[in-house]
Amino acid sequence: MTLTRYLTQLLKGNTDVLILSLLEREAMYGHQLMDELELASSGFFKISEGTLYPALHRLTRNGLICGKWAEIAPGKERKLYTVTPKGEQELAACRSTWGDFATAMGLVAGPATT
Amino acid sequence: MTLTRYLTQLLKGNTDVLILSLLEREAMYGHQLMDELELASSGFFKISEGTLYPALHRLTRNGLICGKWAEIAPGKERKLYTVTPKGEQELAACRSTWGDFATAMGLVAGPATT
DNA sequence: ACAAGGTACCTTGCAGTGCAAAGTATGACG
DNA sequence: CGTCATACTTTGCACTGCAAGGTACCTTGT
Repeated sequence: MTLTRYLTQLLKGNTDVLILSLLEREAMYGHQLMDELELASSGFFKISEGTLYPALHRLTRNGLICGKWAEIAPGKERKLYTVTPKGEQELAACRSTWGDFATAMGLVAGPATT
Repeated sequence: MTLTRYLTQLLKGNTDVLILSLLEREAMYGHQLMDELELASSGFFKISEGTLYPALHRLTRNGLICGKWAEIAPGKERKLYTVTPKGEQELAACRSTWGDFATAMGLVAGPATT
């Protein structure tokens, strides 16, 4: 179906924003992010590992997040990611852009003009 | 800046929806679409030829639109595109998907205002 | 102790898309 | 005739999501 493709394309670029938004609430590790994203979106967003990990590395490379190994429980090591100040700025800018974009989409594609 | 990149990524996939929406209102040719899109979005959307024409060909190949040469004025030949029934269905489905997507985005990344 | 399964992290190769840039053709204007 | 704007097309690159494959560790059952 072409619809799944549309959804895939919609997700492009927004993956970073979604990850940043979740990490802004609380530091998390990889798999936890996958679960929380699905939870927070009422099951709408389901990203795979092949999407998540490259995204985390990309965000790290760009200095928007920071990952550090931590012992979250005795004998349990997880790579916890946190948002950097630069990441917060970027997120704020993206939120603004998203708003403008959604508005413009509404203008052009939104109402079935009668 | 990374913001322009975000915008580019946001546009991905939505190009088709925007084109379909405009053609639903009225049959148009290539450059006209570029101008009308910018107009309808209050100057927000500005797509280039390298984006538009491949998109038109893609939509044609998928049977969502149909392009025919027509003489819009004496000695002026333009390739006019119209939306097919299949295109209308697709557009309706995409509008619905877009709504769900925007809602989910609001759930995860939305509550900035507090 | 050993096998089996789940969790967690990482990487590779492919497919789809926007865009800059270059190419071709035609009409308008001085 | 030369120059410019309009209109259509194509190529090559950059970026991203994802399926699939790989490694390591811990837990559970026998």
